[in-house]
Amino acid sequence: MTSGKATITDVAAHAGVSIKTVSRVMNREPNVRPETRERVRAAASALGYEPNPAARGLASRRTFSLGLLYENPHEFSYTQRAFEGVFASCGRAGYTLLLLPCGSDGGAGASAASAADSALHLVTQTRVDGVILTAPLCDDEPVRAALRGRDTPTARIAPGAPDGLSCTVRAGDREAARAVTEHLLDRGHRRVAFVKGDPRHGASAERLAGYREGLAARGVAWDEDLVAEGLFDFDSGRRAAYHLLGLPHRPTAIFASNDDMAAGVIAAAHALGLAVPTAVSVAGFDDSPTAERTWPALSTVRQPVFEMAAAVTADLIAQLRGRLDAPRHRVFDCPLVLRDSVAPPPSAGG
Amino acid sequence: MTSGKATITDVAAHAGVSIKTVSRVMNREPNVRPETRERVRAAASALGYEPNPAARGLASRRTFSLGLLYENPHEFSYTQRAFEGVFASCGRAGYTLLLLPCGSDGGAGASAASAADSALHLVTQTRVDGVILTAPLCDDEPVRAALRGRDTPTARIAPGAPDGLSCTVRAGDREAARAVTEHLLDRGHRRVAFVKGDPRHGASAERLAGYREGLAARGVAWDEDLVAEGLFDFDSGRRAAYHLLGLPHRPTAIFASNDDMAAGVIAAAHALGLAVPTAVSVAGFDDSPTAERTWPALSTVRQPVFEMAAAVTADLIAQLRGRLDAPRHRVFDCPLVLRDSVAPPPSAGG
DNA sequence: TAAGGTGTTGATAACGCTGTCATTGCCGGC
DNA sequence: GCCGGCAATGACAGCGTTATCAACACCTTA
Repeated sequence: MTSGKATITDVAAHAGVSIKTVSRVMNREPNVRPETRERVRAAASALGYEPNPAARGLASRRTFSLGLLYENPHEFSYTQRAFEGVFASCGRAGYTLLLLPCGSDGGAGASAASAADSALHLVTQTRVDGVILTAPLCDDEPVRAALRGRDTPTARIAPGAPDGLSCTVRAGDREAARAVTEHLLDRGHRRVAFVKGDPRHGASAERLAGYREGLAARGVAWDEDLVAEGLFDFDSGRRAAYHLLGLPHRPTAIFASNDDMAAGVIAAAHALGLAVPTAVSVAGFDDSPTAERTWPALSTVRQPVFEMAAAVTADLIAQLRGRLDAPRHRVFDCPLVLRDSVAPPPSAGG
Repeated sequence: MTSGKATITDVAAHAGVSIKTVSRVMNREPNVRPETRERVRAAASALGYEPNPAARGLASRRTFSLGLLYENPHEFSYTQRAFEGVFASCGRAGYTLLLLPCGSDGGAGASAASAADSALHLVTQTRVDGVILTAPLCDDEPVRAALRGRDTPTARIAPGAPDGLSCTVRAGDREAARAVTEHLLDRGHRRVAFVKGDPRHGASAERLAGYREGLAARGVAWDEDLVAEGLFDFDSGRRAAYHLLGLPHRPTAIFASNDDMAAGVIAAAHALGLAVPTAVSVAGFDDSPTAERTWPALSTVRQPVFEMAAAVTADLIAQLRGRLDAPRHRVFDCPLVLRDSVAPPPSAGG
């Protein structure tokens, strides 16, 4: 264990082979006699040899690292759960991960730079082998153009639409939103409001569509007044709820299309003196940690974000290794998670 | 803008200088005639030249990247706020950031590997120039030994104790905890309970000490029965609250030493039918997003995590550049943030 | 005028690995 | 016994930078 300044040459000398053979062993290439392989392994570990990634990168024109672009999110936990999933797959495959915050809200590092500049920086400055894009960046045309221009393989988490080039993963947003809506309807609600998500996210439209489908399936008429704008953050949820609950004939249930907005809805209801769920029922989407911290705990839908991120990252790596002919598009089911924020509507009517 | 395959040799030829001169210009070294410098700059941008980081790393034995180790946190937002701060400083200095989740809870990538192994991996496999350690990893002896063994400069966020080697940053936990305690006492409470944090975090002991100081300052006797164990997560806060609120002579206020546990306390109070803050007051610590999502919104203490992380990262980079003689130790003040979870105790007594 | 800086530039050798291609040894088939 | 073919190995040339040191021009100063 001579602490890590040994080079491949030292190992080769120690094992009595050429450096090329050491290289073969270190890279698990075929056509090395098991006995030789073992001798090299022993020499390497005796000397505490660690391949130098810079030299490797220079010679092989690869970096064995991926980049992940994200926007400073309102709903922190979604992004971080995605990180963990991406890390898991990177770790398994021996890849390293570079994170790059970027985007409009300017809270973070890349402040002034546009998202596209950040993407370009990631590719040129650090030469990652591939890039993972989270929503809504995965639908940002300048970003994608920058990446295409450098022929950087890309994976996209929760994109608006697949593109035939990049691996994608998304949740079954429409089906899940429909299930939530039907659940609310089946508990007896007839005036079920909906709070939309950030329009830049492809998922927002899908969830809205699911809501419509749910209404239709139960024969409840669509009422445009019961649909409020939102941006996936707590404040927009609260604002939407103040609006909806101030309506002359107010809804008895509000389906906010993510948990953070649902938390805002609950806060607004409390502030207005409306008990949840006895006066108003509330449902969310994501099953984020927030869902357990509200009072009452949120009925919501579980997005398996970790698994989704891990899967699409594994796909990207497979693609980098040439083991994937066509891009893969995965869709994950989102089961209902029933907690305490939904009850039948007040019998006496609004 | 010939898309990025130009090398330093191309630029040199185009500008009519040697590659060394191009290197000087790209690295902002002195002793280049302004006119030459300008000519090189023009050639570089005409060719769309981007230095190859692998070649740079190989020749200079530096990577211009830092590593950040963290444990999969209960309180997601603290970690992510820290990320953002670290990114901000890295971006400014032209450094790249590698994140590496590790640790006990096994949710993430490094699963089986110990934290020390992860640290070693970070240093040997990717050859980062420096490492940032978040609590509680920054007090993990195996991790630190691994890093010392490789002479990797280190920065520590919220360590138990400074060590004279690494730059550190921490919050004024003791003073802030004392201020919260005094605030509760000044509102008339006499039975103020405390929920401890994860003992592996240095901050936990400090906050407890601040609580004791606050009691002493107001002449209230220390009562061991009013101190409950916790681990900084929602569940442990809830458990602690069930215990404390089940006491024969129960507290009228509970100070949980972070927001996530405070959210658990509120949930427990609700479940027990005790209104917050009229029956029990609750205070937290951190001012995380959770603090605004509970009902009622939490009175807490603001930790400027972003600024703290950015500052210590800048210090680490200064150290890497040899611009820092002795390690710097920063302490940040944490102002009280008063919301709606604290009120005077019920007048009729417990 | 010669000697001694000082600022500017370039030639060339690393840096530690991988890729390419040549070489060797051994096998089976005719 | 000779040859083609394949497995196993090695020699060597890069990969695109930075570092070292030498070279040169020019300006002071004695």
